[in-house]
Amino acid sequence: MTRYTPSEIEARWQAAWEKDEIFKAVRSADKPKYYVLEMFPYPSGRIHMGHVRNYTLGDVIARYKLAKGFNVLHPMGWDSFGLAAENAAMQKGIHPGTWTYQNIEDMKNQMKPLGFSLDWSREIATCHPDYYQHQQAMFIDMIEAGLIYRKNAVVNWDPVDMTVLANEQVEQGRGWRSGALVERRELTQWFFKISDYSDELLSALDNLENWPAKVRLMQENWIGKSRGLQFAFSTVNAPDGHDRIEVYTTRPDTLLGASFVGISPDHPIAKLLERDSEEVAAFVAECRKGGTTEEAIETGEKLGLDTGIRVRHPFDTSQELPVYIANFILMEYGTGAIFGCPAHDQRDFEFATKYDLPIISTYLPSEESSDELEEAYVPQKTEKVFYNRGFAGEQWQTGLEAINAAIAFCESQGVGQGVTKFRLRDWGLSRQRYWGCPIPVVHCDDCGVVPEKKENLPVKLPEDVTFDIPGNPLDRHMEWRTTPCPFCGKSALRETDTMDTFVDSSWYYARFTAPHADTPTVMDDANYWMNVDQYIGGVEHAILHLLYARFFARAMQITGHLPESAIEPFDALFTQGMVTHAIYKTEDANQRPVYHYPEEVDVKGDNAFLKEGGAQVEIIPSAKMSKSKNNVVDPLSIISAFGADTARWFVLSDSPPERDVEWTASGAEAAYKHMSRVWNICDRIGAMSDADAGEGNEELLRAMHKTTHDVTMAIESFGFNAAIAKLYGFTATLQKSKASKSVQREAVMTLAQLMAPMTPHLAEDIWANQGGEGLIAKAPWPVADEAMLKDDTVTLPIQVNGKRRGEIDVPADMPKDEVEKLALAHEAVIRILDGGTPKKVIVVPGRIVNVVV
RNA sequence: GCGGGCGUGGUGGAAUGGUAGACACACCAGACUUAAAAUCUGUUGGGGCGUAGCCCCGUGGGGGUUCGAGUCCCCCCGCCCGCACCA
Repeated sequence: MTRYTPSEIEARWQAAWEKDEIFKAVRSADKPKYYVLEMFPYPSGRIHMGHVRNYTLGDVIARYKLAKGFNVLHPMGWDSFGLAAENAAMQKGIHPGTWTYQNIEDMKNQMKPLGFSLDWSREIATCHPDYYQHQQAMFIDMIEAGLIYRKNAVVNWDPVDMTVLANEQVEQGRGWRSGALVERRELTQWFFKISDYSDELLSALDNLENWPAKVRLMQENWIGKSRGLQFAFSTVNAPDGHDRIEVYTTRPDTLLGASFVGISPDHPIAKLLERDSEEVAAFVAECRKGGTTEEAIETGEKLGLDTGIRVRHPFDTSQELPVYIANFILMEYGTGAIFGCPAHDQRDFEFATKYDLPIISTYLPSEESSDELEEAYVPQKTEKVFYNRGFAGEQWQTGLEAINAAIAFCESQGVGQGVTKFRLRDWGLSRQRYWGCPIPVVHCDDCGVVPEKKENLPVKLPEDVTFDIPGNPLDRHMEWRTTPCPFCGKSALRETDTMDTFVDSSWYYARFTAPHADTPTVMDDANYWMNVDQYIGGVEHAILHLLYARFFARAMQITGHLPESAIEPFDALFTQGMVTHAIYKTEDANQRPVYHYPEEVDVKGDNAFLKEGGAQVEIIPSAKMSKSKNNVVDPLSIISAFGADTARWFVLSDSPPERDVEWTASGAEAAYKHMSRVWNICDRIGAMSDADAGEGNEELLRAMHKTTHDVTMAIESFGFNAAIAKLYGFTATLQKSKASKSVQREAVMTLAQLMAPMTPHLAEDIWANQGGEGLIAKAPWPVADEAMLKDDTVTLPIQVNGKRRGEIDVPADMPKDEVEKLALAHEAVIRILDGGTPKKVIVVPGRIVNVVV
């Protein structure tokens, strides 16, 4: 007997793969290509179980496709610009670049033992000038193509540190370091014109059939196409130049329920009043407190201030409505002004209640309903309702019908027009930070804001910066900032904003097709390798990253960096769940919670105890692995204890990949035991005699073909947990088999092939031990023999009124009427019928029989 | 607040609208062992009865569609993700 020793096996096969360069992707005309990509990691310094899961999922696909005869591209890189590097610089005094490159090296060393089939020759890091110089070149192309512009936009401003804060750095409306109340402040910033592509990005979603429906729906809602009415209220007593207030509404059918007009604190009228009125100025200042997130705005207390301005209702000019400045109205959406209809909008209802404004219903559930409302009446737009204050269309109609009728009526009366609007805003890419891709433009007193010359790229980040003062060190670096104007040559100043890291990750998939080229992409390579056939990552990227990447691919096509065929860069998308773990908690003397690492705890059934001291530990149900709760499991310790194959097998085995998986020590041990079991089977077969004819050869071969079929289907549909369940079953069958040596040998080699995408090292070893030719990684995927899959008889459950009452075995090809006769002759059916006749008998061939009594 | 998702035994989960609980963990029992570990075998959703068997209940709660619902539709509850400067 030999022992399963993963550390020895895994190192050996990884060396063999590397020596043969079998994962190096080379363009080839004689094989179909397959590009599998996992979302590249941020180099935090430590890989975690989420990475292990993500890259294992991708690796299963990559290895499976390789075995299926595809020319596979499976690259890896680093999303290596970002805030965390600057935080490290501030906390530890390390340069962001030093910190980042060290982390990349560390993480690469941690990933290598997992045995992923990656082509490391294509490795890229977005923080390296080799990468970002091409991003700068494309930025210049995109300025020329009219895809980029500048405008004012709000940022989180920390008035104590005098710096811009990321949303993440705002905690409960306060700066994370200074603790000061954050304000919203306007800055001139760079924008991509993504909103020009709203309709295109929306309609193209229909063709992304291999994306999860939920992601497409989220993107659809994010883009937010709406049809509504844009019209103007005429003002009674507004400042000069503001005799109209333009509003946009998606519910023009509720116009007769209008009881106020609300404008954004950033609306031109509000800005005008702010100058002359202390009260307005104070209120607007109050509105600007807090962060910029939509969440903060929508969940915060709704505040309003009556401006004293009145407007006339367009249908009844004698009716005047008050104009409020309201803190929940965004200047970015619509016209920055709304009319409030408290009867049919909960937010407006609360506002009206608070400021004692009338609540006027326009439609009701029925003609008899009272129009004294306790809360806003907001039925589905598809529901028919009774319009008690309608002005267009039928009295009884759906919201959708009423909206269309209202738009048509208003247009005919010259009150505004129907317009289509999108919720999607332009993509602000400016960041007032050091550790990002410099925006390659120059501010010249004479020429204005002009792009850098391409031959002067890259605009490299200066190395000599410090982080002892809050704010962007580029602002203070006059030597770096001072540069000749690319137009007139006079001394000018560089832009100090850097790009949003979403820009970096919006085109890396394209760069992987020609990672060392001296242009951003190479058309021949992009034509060959694009699109990504399978993209895999977390659902948290469902909207922003994926939408930006879709836009960027279009922008790259327009500027000649990608072919037309690649404007939707990801053919198929898979969104995986998180890796979770139970949390172990005790309390200290002051009853504050203390969290313990899994390795500090002994779990015995439902109870857990500290290894040190033996105190009982409270077990809190599984949650996302997080440093603050100490419920993290280090992949490296798992690999050193059980090997990479066990870690890979376990993260695949216990949950469907799209759902969260709970890491349990016992589950990992079970996976390890299975590896050993397969190893032992292989050992046993090796020791068998060739002479023995064996028993049950046919059964084992049938099971082998059935398993081959089931596992193949499961892998094709991302049912890796189901594939593993089948492999467990087949392993048990093989273990008990008394078949001949040659048949068992065939079975164990097939088992190894089916396991190879998941546990590649063990599979290689079995393959080699049993005399397989070459590397299993390059062996063609086994094909199930259809003839071995068909059973002669099937067992049909018999239901009476939908409840299972028995079963019958029938030939697989028995006609329906004969199955029906047999079912009616079943004793349980006879008993329940009790001499009566069935109303109906439903026979689903090969599935079920249901007798309706 | 808005958008999206999820909810099935003690646990993770399986189930093209067609036998709910595959597979695994845990527990329990047995074999082997001086003993333990390891390994192997078996039982295990809950309840009931006249216990080779049969019946009832059961997929977060309530309602609906269907011959048939964990699966589809509506309402409610709970949890998770995203909300444009975390990546």
